[in-house]
Amino acid sequence: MKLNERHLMQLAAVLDAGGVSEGAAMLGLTQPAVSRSLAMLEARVGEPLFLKGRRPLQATPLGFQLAAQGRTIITASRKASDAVQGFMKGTKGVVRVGGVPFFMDAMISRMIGEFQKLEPEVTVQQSYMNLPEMVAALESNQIDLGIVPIGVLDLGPGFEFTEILPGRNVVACRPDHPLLRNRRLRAHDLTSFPWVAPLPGSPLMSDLQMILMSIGMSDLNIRYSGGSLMSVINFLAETDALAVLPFSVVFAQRRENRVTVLPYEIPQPSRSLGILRRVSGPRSPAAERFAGHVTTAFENLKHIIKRHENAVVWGR
Amino acid sequence: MKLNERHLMQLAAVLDAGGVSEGAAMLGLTQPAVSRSLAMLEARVGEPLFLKGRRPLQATPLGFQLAAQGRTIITASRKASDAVQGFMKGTKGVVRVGGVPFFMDAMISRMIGEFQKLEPEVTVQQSYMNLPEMVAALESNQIDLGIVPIGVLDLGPGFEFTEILPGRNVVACRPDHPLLRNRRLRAHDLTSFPWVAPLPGSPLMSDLQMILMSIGMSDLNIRYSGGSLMSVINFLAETDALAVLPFSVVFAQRRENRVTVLPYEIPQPSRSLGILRRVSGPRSPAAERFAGHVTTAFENLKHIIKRHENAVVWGR
DNA sequence: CAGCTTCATAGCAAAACGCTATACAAGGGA
DNA sequence: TCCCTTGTATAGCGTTTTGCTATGAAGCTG
Repeated sequence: MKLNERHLMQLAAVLDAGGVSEGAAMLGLTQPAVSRSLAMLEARVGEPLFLKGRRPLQATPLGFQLAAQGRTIITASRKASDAVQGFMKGTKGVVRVGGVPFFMDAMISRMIGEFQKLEPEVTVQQSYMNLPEMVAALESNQIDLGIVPIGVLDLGPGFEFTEILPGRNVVACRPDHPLLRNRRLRAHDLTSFPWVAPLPGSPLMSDLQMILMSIGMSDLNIRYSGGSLMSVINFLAETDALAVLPFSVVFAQRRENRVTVLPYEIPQPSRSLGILRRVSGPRSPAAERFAGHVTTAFENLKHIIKRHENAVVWGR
Repeated sequence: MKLNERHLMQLAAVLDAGGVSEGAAMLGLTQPAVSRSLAMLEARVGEPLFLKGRRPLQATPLGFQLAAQGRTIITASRKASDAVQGFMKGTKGVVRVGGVPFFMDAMISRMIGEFQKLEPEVTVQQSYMNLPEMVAALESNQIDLGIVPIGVLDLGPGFEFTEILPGRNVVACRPDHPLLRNRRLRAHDLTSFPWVAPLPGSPLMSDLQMILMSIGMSDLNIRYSGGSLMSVINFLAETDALAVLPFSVVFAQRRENRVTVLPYEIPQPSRSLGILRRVSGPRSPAAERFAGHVTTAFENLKHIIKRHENAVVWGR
């Protein structure tokens, strides 16, 4: 007993509107069309759906039951239309963001929060990944965009990269670290403290290598590794350990006052933080909108970050 | 942006089944038909619903969203079909029963309970009414059947009456009523006690008149009226008042031992309790089934009731 | 790269759907 | 009671949709 969904919808409309003509109008149809649909539905069901010979057209209990289903079909159909509308306007749907762990935790998660206030009907699915997996995830369409630091040279074909922040690493430590008392830091000052290693596979890992080399540390004095940003900060706050972090990450923690920056210039990677997207493939307007939000947010933040570094770290 | 509900269902089926061919089979269609529907839906939406060039056919987020709506449409459609099936088998739907208050409270409500155990998916809507309103309610199709005592002559055209119990009234009182100590009751014994009047409009009301006349009581010594069965029984149990009740009603209360029957023969009305239905009009199988249940229940109960009266009331 | 599987397209027939015009039936008022 | 208004059903017709079979194209797999 397969019923025609269209007929069920028309039944619901008729009962809700209180008449065939009204129901037809509600659906943008003419009265005869709906009348016939009802007759066909009734024939299919084999039971009367209306009490015959009654002017304000009264339905039988079965008629009401079927109308209830018709109503949910109408609702579902409307929701589907709304989903498409919302999708195209970018006000509905899902944005799947992958990103490097520290930066996602420090900056992007806050921006996702801001974005939610603007677009409450957009769901954001965050995931953590580094460049290789990110490329794979983008290609297999598992994420809409990635937040990652890359060098311009690394950009493969079919991908588009929007810079949001120049990469700038610093050495982070707790605010009452003994080294902060030194007027002028030398490379060998830094070698006598333990270091925190970032998550394996992270771009910070290679940065760290480079820095340790530049300060003449042959082998790593790694005392802690594998922690997420919150873990690393907790660790730093409790010990005299040092860590290589993007300055923006330290900047994002400025209010908590648990980590600060050692005024010591280190070699900088030739990478920029940015948004990685596929050129082709289906583009979600919600994702575009999110990317726009992140971009402008950093546009506004860029010079504040710069000023903060100059003032707080270098005392300029 | 009105989408075709059928297309949404097919999309859902395809995603759930994991392929166009499988989804088509699930709906009893061929693969090309579904393939075209998907193409049409995609064209209508204007956004890709699938990632092109991927063999295990992966959907975009928007595709998933629309499929979710398609799923609810499929479910609703299935529910509608089930409702029809259940309606025809009498295992689903609504039975609207109207009946005279005392009898509904004493007997029918219990049977509705039994019936629910047999047909848990049938909803019973009970309402209280006497003959005139019952006829109107049946004619305007507000109830499916009525439980009422009527004389054969009272049966109007277009109605059908199924007797379930011969009408038999008794005088009820509490078990330790002083009159029960009398060996042989006379009419004037009954006149010295107050009487309970049934609900106005009830057939019992005229029965009461008849009885009072037969025992030579010119004016009514009514001390209580208007209560439902539970109220009347509570009242009887607390006082020495007498009441005219159908024997079956007292019978139904035998376990509670709060009312009993005065062994005094009173004039009997020429009415029978039964089920009143319309001959024409839509008949709900669930209602038929319920009527059948009530009928057979009383068929089984009839002789028990008779035996009980003989044994307990008349000591035979 | 060959073969298998899976999806897309073509072409056609039947059914469904929509419309306008019109007939019919139920209530309401004179 | 009769007629008029209002609302529903039917007729007839053209267009669109939906289904099918046959066949082509594109990924995946060994």
